[in-house]
Parts: sequence; C-alpha cells; structure tokens
Amino acid sequence: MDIKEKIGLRIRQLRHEQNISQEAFADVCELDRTYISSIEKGRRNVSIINLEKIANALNVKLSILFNDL
Amino acid sequence: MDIKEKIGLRIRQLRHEQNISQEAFADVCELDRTYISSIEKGRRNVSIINLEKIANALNVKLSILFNDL
DNA sequence: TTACTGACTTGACTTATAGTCCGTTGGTAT
DNA sequence: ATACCAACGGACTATAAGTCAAGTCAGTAA
Repeated sequence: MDIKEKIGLRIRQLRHEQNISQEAFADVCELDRTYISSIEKGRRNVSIINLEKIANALNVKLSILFNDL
Repeated sequence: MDIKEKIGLRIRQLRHEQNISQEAFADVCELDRTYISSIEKGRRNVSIINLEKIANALNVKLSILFNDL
C-alpha cells in the first residue's frame, strides 16, 4: 500500500469519526467533493497546503493525521 | 509563518542534524538540489510523495517530520 | 587584492498532474 | 418516488514537479 492510499484511509477514518459526508467535509475543507473522494481512494498526490486544510477540518494536527505513517 | 515555511525549516533542521549538504541530501531523496533548496526556503507546496521521499532520506516517519505542525 | 571552492539561492521555464466543475450512476434508506 | 451518499468521468484551469543557468555568500589561499 503506498502513501497515497494510506493517507486516504486515514482521512476517511477520521472523517467517519466525525460522522460527516464527503460533501459536507469538502465544504469545510474548501475543496471539491470529487477531489475528497479521490483522495480517500488513494488516487491523489495531495500537497501540504491541502493536507493542512484537511487536518484543520478534522480538528487534528498534521502529526496526528500522519500517525504511524 | 505558513505551513510551507514551517515544513521547510523542519526539513532543514533534520538535515542539519545529519550533517549533510543539500546536494548530498538531494541525491538520497532523488530530487534536484535546487528543488530541495526552495522547499527549505518555504517556497514550494510539496506533495505527500515528495514528503515521503524526504522523510525516508532523513530516516524518520512522516509523523516525526510533522512534529508540532 | 584576486581567484577559487563549496554550500546554497533565485528566476525563469516546460510538462505533468493537481484540483475544479459539470454531470451521472448505483446503493441504501425513508 | 424522493433523498442522501459515495464513486466515477470528461473537460477544463491552476499549479506542483522538475530542471537550468546564473547568481550570492563565506571561507580560504596565492
């Protein structure tokens, strides 16, 4: 499993813990809903600025987002 | 200070701890030396694949690279 | 002083892909 | 049926990846 898939699963896991849909999550991140979907599927090489947006939306620090990765 | 600058400083800090030049470090990362330079200066919005290459070259996990960020 | 060297920086540039916006489809639940 | 969710696709624009030539700056030596 490569890093894109790992971070995708991790983001999905954290999003599920907040019980929100991809679309609602995308709104908070200020990213496109289809983009969130493909990130979670491990298809995107996300940049640090978007990783930060995602971490903020999940209310975690980047180091938490990368736990064990 | 934005996230690009923070991660740049963190990378530089960890590289200095290993006492290697940008050029030698770039070789291990398999990235261009000028690219490493601009990352450390906080000018690049680095993607997760390159962050992983950097973490590997530094012999740390991504969560360590993102300590406190 | 001048010249050289190593470590690093900068700007400009091409190409590869990130990221958006439109819509659709299949599943599940009400 | 209606509504919500996730996944997918095409077409597009924005931007990261990656490289290059030239530059700075500090030290060192002739």
